[in-house]
Amino acid sequence: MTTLSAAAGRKVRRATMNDVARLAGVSIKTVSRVVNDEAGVHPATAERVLAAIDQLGFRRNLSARNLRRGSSTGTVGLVLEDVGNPFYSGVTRAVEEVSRLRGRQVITGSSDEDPVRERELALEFCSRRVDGLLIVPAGLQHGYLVPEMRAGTPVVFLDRPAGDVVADTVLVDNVGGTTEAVRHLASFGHRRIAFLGDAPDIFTANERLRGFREGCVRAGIGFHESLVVMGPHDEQSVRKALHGLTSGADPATAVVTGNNRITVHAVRALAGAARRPALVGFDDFELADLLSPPVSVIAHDASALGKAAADLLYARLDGDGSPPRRVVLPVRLVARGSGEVRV
Amino acid sequence: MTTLSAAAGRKVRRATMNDVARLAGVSIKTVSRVVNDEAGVHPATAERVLAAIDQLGFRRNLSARNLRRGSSTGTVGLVLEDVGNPFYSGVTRAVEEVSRLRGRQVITGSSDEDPVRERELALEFCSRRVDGLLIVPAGLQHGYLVPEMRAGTPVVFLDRPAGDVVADTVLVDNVGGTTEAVRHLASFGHRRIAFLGDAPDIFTANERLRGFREGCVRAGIGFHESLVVMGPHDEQSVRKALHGLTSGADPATAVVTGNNRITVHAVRALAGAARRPALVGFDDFELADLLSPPVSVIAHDASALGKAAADLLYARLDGDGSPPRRVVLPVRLVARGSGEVRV
DNA sequence: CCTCGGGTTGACAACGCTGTCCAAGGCATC
DNA sequence: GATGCCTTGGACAGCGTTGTCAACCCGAGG
Repeated sequence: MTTLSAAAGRKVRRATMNDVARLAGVSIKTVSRVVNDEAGVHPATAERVLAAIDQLGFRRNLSARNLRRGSSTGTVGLVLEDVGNPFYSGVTRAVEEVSRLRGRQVITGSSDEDPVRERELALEFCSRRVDGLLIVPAGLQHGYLVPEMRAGTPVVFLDRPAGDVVADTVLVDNVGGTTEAVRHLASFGHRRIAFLGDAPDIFTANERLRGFREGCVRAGIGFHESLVVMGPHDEQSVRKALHGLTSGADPATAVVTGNNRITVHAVRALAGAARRPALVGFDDFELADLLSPPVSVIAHDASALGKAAADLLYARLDGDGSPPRRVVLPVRLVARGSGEVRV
Repeated sequence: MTTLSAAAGRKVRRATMNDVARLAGVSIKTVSRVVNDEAGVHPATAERVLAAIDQLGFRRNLSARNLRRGSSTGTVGLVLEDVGNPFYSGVTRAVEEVSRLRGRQVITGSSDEDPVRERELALEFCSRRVDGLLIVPAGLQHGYLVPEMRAGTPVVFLDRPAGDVVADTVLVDNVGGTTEAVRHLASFGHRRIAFLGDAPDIFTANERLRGFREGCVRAGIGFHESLVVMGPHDEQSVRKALHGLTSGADPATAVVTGNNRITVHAVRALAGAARRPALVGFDDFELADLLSPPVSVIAHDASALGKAAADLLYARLDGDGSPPRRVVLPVRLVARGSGEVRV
């Protein structure tokens, strides 16, 4: 058991190759050769150098190395909305996984949907000379990235497209998802279907609304503004909205919720209700199958999203110079019970 | 709308201060002054420099800056088990939050409980000269960190203590948690209480087992080896273990589960069962209140853990040289129903 | 006219490392 | 004994930046 209280936290100059060289009685270049496993060092010399390294606790300074070699910093930046959100932590994990195979480290930052913060993070990462950027856009203006992209830093947007630059983007099939949800509900006889979505200035929310409308039209049940409530949703407002939609003269008999937070709030709000509307939520979530009734969802895969984006980024780093791509990942309906209720 | 397909991904030399200086017709030092908002530059000159910066898309190279100034790299390293796990993503978020206020970036990596990987990550971070390290230990040997700590890199261990170095550590009250769980169940008349825990070589699993035993002894119901099943637990093995424990001649009437994964598996296994034992799980999880019955848990706060650890780390960076501290965060029983069942 | 001082600006070295190039010495060959 | 090759080691420059220090310009004051 080693005690290090005295040393820990104290600011001490770290040993450099120079220190090692002096101690081992060789030139700094020889130390460099040993550290980098280069050939041409006499075993006995190498031995001495290694001993000195050990004694001084030397560790090569990667910043200096990369600066000198003009090579990659071995890092990629990931800007997302909130690592604490299970969806994004799944994305993070996938990006980490791909990066590990490519020998790179991931620097993350949460923007909290704040475009200013997103920009700060992305530019900070650029100053650190990340090899590439993965961004879940918070805002709609990404002109600030133009110099970076022009300078050769590949950028891939995840989950939402960038506002005003054309770049690689990986999305999920938002429109197809809600269209399918409506088709599904309509197939059980529902004709009054409501939609609870996030604020329409968020890309995904808007797309899902579009898909909802499309689904209504295709199902021949018409699209009614009065059955749509968009906006930021806390538990209270979801409760109120649901109450309004499912009561009155011509109530909705089914509800589509626009993301996992809203779905969970809806489930809570409906927990005690006497008459429950059929429910299909966008985004899968853990334990959805254990609720009563189990919640049917439009599922998409955070890992797949992260992996696809990372793969795209690394392809660019490998020299892929083809035009920007837009990848749309499929979604699938997972029927668990809450959506399979006849009128 | 800007199209950048041609430039993106291509390896291009980034503009340096030298390039800016040449374009603006000033010396490199003047550029440096402008970039750093130093006083003493004529407004007209500054103007020219800024124009050149803009034209070239120059962005200061932080690696070079830090190298020259010998100052902090403005990064901290966070090694955890798996960012994808909601518990750790909560920790990550909290660390990010504290770091943001301190103007630092967070580099993360998942060890997947592999001591080798943990070591690789931690040492890689040290090579990058992170200002400090936060580690959820995967293994029991941390001697490899001694040179780093001696060199002045503060290290804080989270969730589990380090194996063989004395260093700052932030834990949750594992023993107190399971002791309380047993007391609670015993107060409802249970005398045959089972424990399903993770492999006992994991610190938290072992501590929780200790607390369980302690609780049994205090409650005067005795500790029975036969009511304990430890080991890595997938859904299948939890199902089997539960079946064995709750059937037979003298079945357990209550179960304590050792972590959130096991709890969830148990809930799934018991979903269809005719006779359900009372259940208290360690770790809170989302939607626990919406299951039927709602799951009672020993809750502790991932954010609090991350924040406490980060605060401790930053205190060290601020020069706190006091002896290593061990912080134990409290847990609390959240009674929701599954644990409040009489025999 | 010269000096002085403040406001601007630049030359240069150095941070820790690696690529290039050269030197010294040992050995075999002619 | 001279020559050339190979092995081993080192001197030096430079990556992009900033700290130090000195030079320069200009108007005010003597």
